[in-house]
Amino acid sequence: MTPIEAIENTLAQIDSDFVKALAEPVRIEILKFLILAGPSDVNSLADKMPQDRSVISRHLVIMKSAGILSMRKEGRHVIYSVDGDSALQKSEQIVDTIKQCLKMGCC
Amino acid sequence: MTPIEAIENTLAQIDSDFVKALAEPVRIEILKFLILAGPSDVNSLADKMPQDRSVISRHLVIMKSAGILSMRKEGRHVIYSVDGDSALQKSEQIVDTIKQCLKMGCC
DNA sequence: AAAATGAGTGCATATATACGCACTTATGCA
DNA sequence: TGCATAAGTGCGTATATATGCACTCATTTT
Repeated sequence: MTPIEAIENTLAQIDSDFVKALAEPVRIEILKFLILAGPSDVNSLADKMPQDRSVISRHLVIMKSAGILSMRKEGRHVIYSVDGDSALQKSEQIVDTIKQCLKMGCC
Repeated sequence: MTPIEAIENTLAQIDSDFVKALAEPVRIEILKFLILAGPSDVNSLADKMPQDRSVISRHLVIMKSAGILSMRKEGRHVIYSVDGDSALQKSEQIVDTIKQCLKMGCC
């Protein structure tokens, strides 16, 4: 493996969907309410925020795809919760990536 | 401190500029070249990428503000390098934040 | 001093993403 | 079966960000 391949493989480990999901204030707000209230359906979350329910719904999908939330259906309700294990694992992956880069002697 | 204040303070520790800086493919490319080549001036970086030098220059400013890069001037050259310590500290901060949230018993 | 080079800014444009309304679909209940 | 409620989609609009060109400013070189 060439050095450039090594760097590429290492940096590719940074989960783009994960950092993008965290880079949006409204999604951090959603995270706040979910931590406070525990598992919640879409309407309860939307009621606490100025945005339309459809907007919140889309943010929730993004956060689930990013591995920050998990989702389950209960009748006609859809319950979202923080996926702590996954979020922790993904954030630790970023730390590991940076450590690997440092070991490669860039700075 | 109320629970909501505790959560707010904790989540506020997520460095928004840092995650935003990582959430852009071109900036990850810049990171790759800086790790490979070591400290580099703006033109050497721009020569390796399809974007205009002005675009690269702006990305570099964003990454410096985010605490990913450091910068020094040498004559008319401006040299950017990866600020490994800062980047590591900021990514570890995210891990800590998530751990704190989990301790608060949300999930 | 004049020319050349490196970096950054102003500004117009392209693209991506957030947003809200109206509508559809699915489920539960009277 | 008819109606209400929950969630998500389609689509047009608003806002944010990335992009490139032309230009300026600073520094070096001849």
